[in-house]
Amino acid sequence: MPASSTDPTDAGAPPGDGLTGQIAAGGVADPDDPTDPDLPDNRAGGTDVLAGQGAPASGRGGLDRHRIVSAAVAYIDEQGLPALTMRKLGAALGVEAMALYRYVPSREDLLDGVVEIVVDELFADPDVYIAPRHGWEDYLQRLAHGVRRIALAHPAVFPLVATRPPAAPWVRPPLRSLRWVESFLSALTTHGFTHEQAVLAYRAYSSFLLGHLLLEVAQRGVAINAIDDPDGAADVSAGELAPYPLVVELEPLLTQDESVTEFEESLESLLARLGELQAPGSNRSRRRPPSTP
Amino acid sequence: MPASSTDPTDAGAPPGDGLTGQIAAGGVADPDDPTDPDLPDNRAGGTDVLAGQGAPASGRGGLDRHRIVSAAVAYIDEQGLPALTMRKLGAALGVEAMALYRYVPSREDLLDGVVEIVVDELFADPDVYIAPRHGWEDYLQRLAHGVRRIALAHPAVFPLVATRPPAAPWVRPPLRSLRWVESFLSALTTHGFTHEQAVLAYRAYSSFLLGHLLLEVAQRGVAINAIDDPDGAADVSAGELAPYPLVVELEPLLTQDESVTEFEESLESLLARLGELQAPGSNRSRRRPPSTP
DNA sequence: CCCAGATTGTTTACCTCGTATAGCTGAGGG
DNA sequence: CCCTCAGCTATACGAGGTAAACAATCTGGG
Repeated sequence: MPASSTDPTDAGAPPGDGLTGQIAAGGVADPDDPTDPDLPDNRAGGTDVLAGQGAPASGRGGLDRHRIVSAAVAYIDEQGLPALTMRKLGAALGVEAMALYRYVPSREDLLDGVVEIVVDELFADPDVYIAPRHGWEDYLQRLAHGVRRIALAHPAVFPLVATRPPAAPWVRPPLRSLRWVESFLSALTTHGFTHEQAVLAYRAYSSFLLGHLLLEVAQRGVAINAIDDPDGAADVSAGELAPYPLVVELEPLLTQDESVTEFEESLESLLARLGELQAPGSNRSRRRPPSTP
Repeated sequence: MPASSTDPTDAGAPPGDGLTGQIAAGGVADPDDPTDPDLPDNRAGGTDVLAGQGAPASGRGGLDRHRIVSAAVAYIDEQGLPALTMRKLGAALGVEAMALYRYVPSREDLLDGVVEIVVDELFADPDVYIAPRHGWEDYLQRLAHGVRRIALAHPAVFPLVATRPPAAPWVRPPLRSLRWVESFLSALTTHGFTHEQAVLAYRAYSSFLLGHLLLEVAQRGVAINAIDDPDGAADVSAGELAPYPLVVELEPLLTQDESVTEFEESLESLLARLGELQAPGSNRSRRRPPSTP
């Protein structure tokens, strides 16, 4: 385990006891846009790797690494990262903390597993193709939305995905697996990109996803935190806003949640840029919008 | 410029190790590019907020919040985030841990302070203007490089900047202060952007910076960790790479560090996009939102 | 100069956490 | 029926955050 790695474990909400019921009231923006196709609630198919936990106390039936890691994901989703301790996770599985160590060498390793299992949900996503079927743009579109779906499904896990040090420097978050890197590079190089261009695209694409999704998740995180943290953790008070008239004036716009549209437009812009990179001067023609069946 | 006294690329990998394989060899990438103007080593002016203590030997002389938070930043820079504990920080200041609590209510609050003080280095940067002097593009350019300088100066702190929940949902990392949000919005709205466009630009700009810099810092973090973590934390072994021929083939390209150029080009591209957004003189204006099912 | 009160740092102590180690328990094989 | 051993529990230790009581130092009014 890396001794001096960045650890966002302690960033986030203090452990709250009550379960978070619903969205905060009074917000101008409704973060749960019912038209956002990447939001978990608006999605039909149950491609959830972490299914079936049943009764918490009677979770018996044989522990194994996958069950433990899945439970950890579920726990983080519900209680937040800082609340995940070995003892609590053990309890959630109806077992003492030390029982986990038979399958998981350490908490750090457990978190690695959490990241891995969450990112691997991409493989189970029927709308994401491991190899392009309708051109590289469609491929990148689907991949991007797949990652976004993951981020929105596990907002409390995504910061981990973003900040955990990757196995190799060039395995960049959020596409943290060699298989996807290979898939990405293969998709582009077989569609007219040179090696250099493919690598460049890989980098641009990674940072685009990372920045956008981290911000989107953070935004939702704040909304969530505001609920189970009745302490009122240093929210911006009205008085402090006095010296910032523009912020005040534009607050309705700033608060507005245009995540889907924004993501979509930025993504298209990025793809356009990559397209130009590939074929400089030529007019780009074929473009396939993402069909979400 | 004695930029690279040590080469972190292969510092932790003795030859024939077998663990790190051929990845680290070659030294294609030099993360300490002596031509990168944003790297701390290549910068002259001492705009370091944490530099202002005359007698470092005797850490005494009155504790106060700023001194504590500054020490925390220095400590994280040197030892990494997980190593920062109240006791160790106290010791670094020549004081018991509990003494800190007279000035800092909690560790969480201390970390908030760390983020704040680091981000506030922007104010002390003579190359960043709080208000545009040579047009909005120059303003954004300078601001971006200012933030990048901060990220590179405090790579271990930046993940904190990225992931700590902001005070309000619309105070987005990495520009985490109301003053800069105001500055940004003001700069754009006074240069031909409508309110909507300014807010949109603010969002795009934030995620661009966040994604790029987080990735860049992570990359360096990996290299750094490889040094002080002789544990050899699960680097990608050569054998695992077998099923990924393209990754192997493109490894030299993937390993290459083109941070400056890459940042610069992506930034220019973003500015170009914002420019088009502002003056829809050229084609390509509104794109329809994703089809609602 | 003396001393009450405020400042500022220290000591002690409690609780939680990660995790090492040893103990228990029940199923299957001899 | 006992041995073995996988799978879990019990116990324990050190580190960490932090509350509360305590001590040392400084302050200004008599």
